[in-house]
Amino acid sequence: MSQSRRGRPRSAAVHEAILNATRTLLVDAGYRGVSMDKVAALAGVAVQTVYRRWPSKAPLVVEAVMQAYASGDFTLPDTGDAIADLTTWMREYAEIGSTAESVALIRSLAAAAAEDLTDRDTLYEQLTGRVHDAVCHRLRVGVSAGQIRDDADVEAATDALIGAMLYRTLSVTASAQETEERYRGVIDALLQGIST
Amino acid sequence: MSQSRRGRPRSAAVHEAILNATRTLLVDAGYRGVSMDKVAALAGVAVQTVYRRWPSKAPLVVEAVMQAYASGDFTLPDTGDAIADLTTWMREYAEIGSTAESVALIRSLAAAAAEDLTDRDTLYEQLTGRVHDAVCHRLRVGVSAGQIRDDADVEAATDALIGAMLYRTLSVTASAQETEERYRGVIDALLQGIST
Amino acid sequence: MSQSRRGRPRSAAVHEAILNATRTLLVDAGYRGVSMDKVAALAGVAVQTVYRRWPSKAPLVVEAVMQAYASGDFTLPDTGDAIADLTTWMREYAEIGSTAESVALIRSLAAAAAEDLTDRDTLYEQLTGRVHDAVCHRLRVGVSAGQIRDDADVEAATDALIGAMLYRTLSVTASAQETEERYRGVIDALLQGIST
Amino acid sequence: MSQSRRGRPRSAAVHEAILNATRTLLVDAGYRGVSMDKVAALAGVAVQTVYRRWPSKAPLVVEAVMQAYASGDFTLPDTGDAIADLTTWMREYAEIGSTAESVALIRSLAAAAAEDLTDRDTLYEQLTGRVHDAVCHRLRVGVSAGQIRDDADVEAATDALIGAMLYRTLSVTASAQETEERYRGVIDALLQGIST
DNA sequence: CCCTAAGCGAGACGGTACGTCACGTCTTCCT
DNA sequence: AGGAAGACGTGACGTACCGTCTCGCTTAGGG
Repeated sequence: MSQSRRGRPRSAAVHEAILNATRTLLVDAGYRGVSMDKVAALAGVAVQTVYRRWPSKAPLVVEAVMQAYASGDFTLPDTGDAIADLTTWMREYAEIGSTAESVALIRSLAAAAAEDLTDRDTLYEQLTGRVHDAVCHRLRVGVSAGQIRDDADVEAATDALIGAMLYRTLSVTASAQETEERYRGVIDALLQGIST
Repeated sequence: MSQSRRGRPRSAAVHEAILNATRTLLVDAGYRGVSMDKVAALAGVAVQTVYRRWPSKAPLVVEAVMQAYASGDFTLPDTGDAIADLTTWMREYAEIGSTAESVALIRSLAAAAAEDLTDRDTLYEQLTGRVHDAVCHRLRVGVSAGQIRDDADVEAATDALIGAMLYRTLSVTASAQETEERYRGVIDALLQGIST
Repeated sequence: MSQSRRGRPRSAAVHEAILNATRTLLVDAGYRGVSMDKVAALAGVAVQTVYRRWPSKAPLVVEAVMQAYASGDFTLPDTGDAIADLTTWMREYAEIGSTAESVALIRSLAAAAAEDLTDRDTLYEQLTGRVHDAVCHRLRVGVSAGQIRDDADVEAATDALIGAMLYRTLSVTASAQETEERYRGVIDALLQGIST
Repeated sequence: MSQSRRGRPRSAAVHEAILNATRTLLVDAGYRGVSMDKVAALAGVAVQTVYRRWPSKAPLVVEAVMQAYASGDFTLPDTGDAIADLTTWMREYAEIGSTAESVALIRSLAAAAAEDLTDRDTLYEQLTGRVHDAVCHRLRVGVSAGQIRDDADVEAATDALIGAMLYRTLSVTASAQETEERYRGVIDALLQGIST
């Protein structure tokens, strides 16, 4: 089946060590503070070994961060109450996004994506896009359940939700509580509307 | 009155040349592709001359991009109709954000902000924060005019509006028309609410 | 009697392929241009297979070059006429040393020897020293035959002969004819003396 | 006169430090043991500073060694007695060539020359060729003085003299005394001839 | 006829050096 | 003083090579 199984196989331990080292450096020194040399040194690995697996810094960072969060399942909860589920989801994210570590990692993803279009697309495909689809899906279920208006622009609403979270994460440093309140406000505004 | 005006005054032409060179490089090669050496060379200027005016790359890029758009006035139009004004503002942004050049510049700002916390704060202070305030202000005027609900979380709504725009700009490459439609959808959802 | 001859025997074809590849690379790219990886690749062989037979680059190069010339017998001709025999021998060398290929190979040996003392000693033992001994021997036979002065410093004369050839080969690029004439001049000078 | 004297001038101290460091490394570790990184580190200088002045290792080594010896004057002594002068010159070289340091440096030159044709030519032009010319010149003066046969092939004799020295230096490790004796033998053989 | 030792291709791996690029500081001369 | 030019220390980049290693497969001789 596996057509080419020749040569010494790549060490899984090395893979982990590199990703761990990358995350450590990201949290400690930010995206700028990560260099292939430092990653290799911290992982106890030769530089070439890093390059053998990742062509450059950005994809390495993307994979390192993704691995930390991506259980692979971005599905939102579905208790039957769309509003409650959205709130739950956002609160969870607010919690995650309130630790300095997580914020550093997420900002690193943004940095990697902003530098290179290819990396951006990879990231969208593997992370952002999936979250987008998951939120859209939950909203559409809400439409079927009669909780969300059937003439609502679900895609646009999703953009507003994810966008607000992205904007807050990248732009300001806030406490978990502030963040959670703001997210609740976003959900309220979006559900009930702000016009008279 | 000018406290010390001795020696040769700084050349305004040099200032412009540097900012222009920076923008050219940003559009052509992205944030990564800009280096102080290249900027100086393209502007026909010595490296030191660049450093005499900007401490590092990020502030230079920020100023170069800001200068291209910011007339310094981020005030939203006020025709008395808050909804129409928001729509107008977003459509304008959609137009700006649909040219490849502009997208490149905006992504450069995001890159600068994501890489370094100091740069992020500078950027927020000079650009993002002002836009945020302008949108908030227009919404509050709308509240006074009875067009926006007085129990609406204006800050949260602003986050949703700006966030959606940021998210779209950074995540996907879309036509001006698509972008405008999506923005209209965001405004509709936010104004009328999506819950039944 | 072979103490242990178990296991798969080493392939003679592989041996030849490696030496051939080494010579090709030497001629094409010089000593610097030879790398164990390239040799292996060109020979269609695994790197490890090269290292199984030669501990490092220098001995490999030495053997590759030696194999091309050394029939293993460095004996000078002995027709009874020492002077004629020396001339014959030098002319032969001049011919060999006038092809670009051969010069490249000889210069490679010099490079290997000059870089590392161990390699130099190996080389002297296997090649230079043998040639030296062969020339000395022929001269001593000439002494016995009454053609060479019996108070001559045979070792010194040998140094002069071999040295002149080495010096010319390493220092200048010359035609076969020029080289042969010069060598003839060296023999003449050394035999008859240059003092009045 | 000096058409371009702009910019910060290159530091002479840096130049010396680099050449000194190169010589130290050559003596301690041989040509192979010299690397641009080590040279820079030992000289207390940035790697780039070394590359700014020398394109690669070989020319740097050539200049470093040349500087140690080349007073620029390779003229042989001229006391009126050609034979005595040649002997004096060779004895001086034998002394120089008997210290481990000098041998290491000379072997480094050979290594540099053997690796690259361009470097070889540079070296010949600046060092070997000059010595050759000086020896030839002294011999020709000897011809005029009636001490050297006027039908002698002066060029060939020079090749034999220099060649013998080169050969001995590169091939064997010997004491100063041995070396001097051998050189004396070379001169004797060449002057008086070895044929009966 | 299997068993065991070695050869062999393939390629991962830790190191070291390479030569280049970028950053931000500095020194020099010229205006 | 401003400005052009360019040297300089620092450090990251991505590549090449060295010599070792770990795989799976092949090729022999020995039980």
